[in-house]
Amino acid sequence: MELRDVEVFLALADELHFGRTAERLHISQARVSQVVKKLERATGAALFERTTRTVHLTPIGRRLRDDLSHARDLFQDALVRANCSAQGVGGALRLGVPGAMGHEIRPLIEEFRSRHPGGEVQLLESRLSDPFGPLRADQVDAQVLWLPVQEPDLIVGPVVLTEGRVLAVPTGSDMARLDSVTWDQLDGRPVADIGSMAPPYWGEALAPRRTPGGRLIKRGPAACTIQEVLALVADGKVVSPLHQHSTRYFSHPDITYVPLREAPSTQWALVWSSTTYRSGVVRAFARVAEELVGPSA
Amino acid sequence: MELRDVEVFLALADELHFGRTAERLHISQARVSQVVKKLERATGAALFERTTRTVHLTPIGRRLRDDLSHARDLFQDALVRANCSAQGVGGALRLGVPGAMGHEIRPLIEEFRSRHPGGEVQLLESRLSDPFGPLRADQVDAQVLWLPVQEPDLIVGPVVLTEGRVLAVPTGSDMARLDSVTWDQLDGRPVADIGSMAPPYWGEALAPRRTPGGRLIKRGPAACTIQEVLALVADGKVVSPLHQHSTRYFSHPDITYVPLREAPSTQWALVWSSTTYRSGVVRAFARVAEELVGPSA
DNA sequence: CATCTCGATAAGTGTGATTTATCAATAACC
DNA sequence: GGTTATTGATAAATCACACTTATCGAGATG
Repeated sequence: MELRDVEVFLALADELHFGRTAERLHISQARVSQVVKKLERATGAALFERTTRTVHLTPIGRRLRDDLSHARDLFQDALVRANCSAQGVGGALRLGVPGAMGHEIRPLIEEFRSRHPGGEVQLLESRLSDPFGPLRADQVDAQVLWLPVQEPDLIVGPVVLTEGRVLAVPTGSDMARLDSVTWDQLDGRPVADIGSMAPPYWGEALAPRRTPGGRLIKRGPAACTIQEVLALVADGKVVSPLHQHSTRYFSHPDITYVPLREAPSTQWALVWSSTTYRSGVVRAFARVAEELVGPSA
Repeated sequence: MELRDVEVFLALADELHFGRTAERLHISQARVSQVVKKLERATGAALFERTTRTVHLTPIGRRLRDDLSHARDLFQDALVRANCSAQGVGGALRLGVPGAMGHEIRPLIEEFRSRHPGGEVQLLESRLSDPFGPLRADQVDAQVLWLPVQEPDLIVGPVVLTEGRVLAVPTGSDMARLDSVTWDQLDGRPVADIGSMAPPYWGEALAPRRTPGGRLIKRGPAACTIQEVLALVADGKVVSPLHQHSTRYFSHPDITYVPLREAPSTQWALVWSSTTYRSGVVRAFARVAEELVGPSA
């Protein structure tokens, strides 16, 4: 019996649905079925009662869930403690954050530090132009990114922040005087092009290719970081959709933020590589996030 | 990080020697090296300090060993508890024992039962003629056997009993009057042939092919169980080496037991299949044995 | 009765756990 | 000091088994 099997069991005990469990763990439904069967064979007891319509835990299953989740936590904590004790470069959790996100998730980092004495978090600013690169190059252990993220090699963990959207416009422009804007009001003005290292869907979650009405949204010059975006906006070269929190950290005489209607609020999630060697710390950090932000994954 | 890796780490933390650890776990030394490296990479800390001559734990490694062994125990206990709760056929640990061994290891079984409430042990008498068969046919979960056992598909666990040897002879014979015997004193008398399902080395641990002096020890008629052996002895057809404990359980007017000099004492060990689905309970039982009998593996 | 959802199962596949073979470093021995 | 034995590390080869795809049958729903 391996830990991977236990994770499947615990997830199923939580979801009580084979299909959703499979989705959550990024495995096939068949696998979930197989693992449960294996566990039931190993324990010699039925752990779930299942009909084609319902799944629920047996008393033995419930007990096993409690026992195993406890053991699993201890297990992870042990690895994290070792990790936190590690001195030097290897010690800290390297967390990639875009722009000012590091400040926003401070409570989370504080909580992590207090739960795991000695646990350090090293913040590394990431570029909008290459959101997945640092993860894949193992330059960071985890990365805060807006959703959706659909990459086979990346694991999307808990949401750490949900917030509204704004449009950054030059203070002098007509739009700066509006109470709120819609995509259609861009009216041909270009938005900053955040580059192309990531697949298109990701950038389009920030600025769609077309307005809800179907009109094309023009791309302007490229910008790799928020600072570069802001420089372009201040210069009057582009307007740019940004996130609520940016208004709190980047105030600039030549830039005005106008709330963006229509745009759904953005979910920022913790993302890591499925092949990371540091999954111990990463998962511990994720666990803190889940509990702090609530199970709004 | 999987449990298999943790087992390797814990074994190495115990042995402090890569080669012996590999031997103990029946894996290659290379694998031990790789797993340790992986763990050190995952935790970001050195866990062992090693020169070509010595291996010892770092402070972080020591802490990790304590934490992990605790977590691992909880983990196994969780599985065992579930197993013990399982009703019916699937519940009990099926333990194969030769002849009267079941009585001898009673303290062990009692201790197991008291540690794992609900934990049942079902004793199944095994035949001398086919010591490994029940394990391989999954008719028992574990089997008590004398050493050596060298089968690639079987795992040799802790020793549960060490005892002296005797020779069962017909009460009427000359030998019955001796205080002790040596192999050479057999003087051509045949010993019972315990059959051939197991490789020769195993039967020869009971009765070697030749005396220390080099004389051939003759095989008589076959006997599959201790009862059959005793019947042959009582009949005067053969003499037969047996173990000390047999004298306590099988008294027969026509049989006399004479201590056997020269023969090294026999170690009885717990053995199980490496592919068993029930390794949870089996290992829990083994753990109890280790602690009760002492680390005399 | 047709359709849909769900979990179980059989068969095939790919990855990563594990082995074999070899190396470099050190201790031990003469 | 040279030689041998023992140790852990590493690269390359392999093989088992974790996992997938495809399909089924049971039951619910309309």
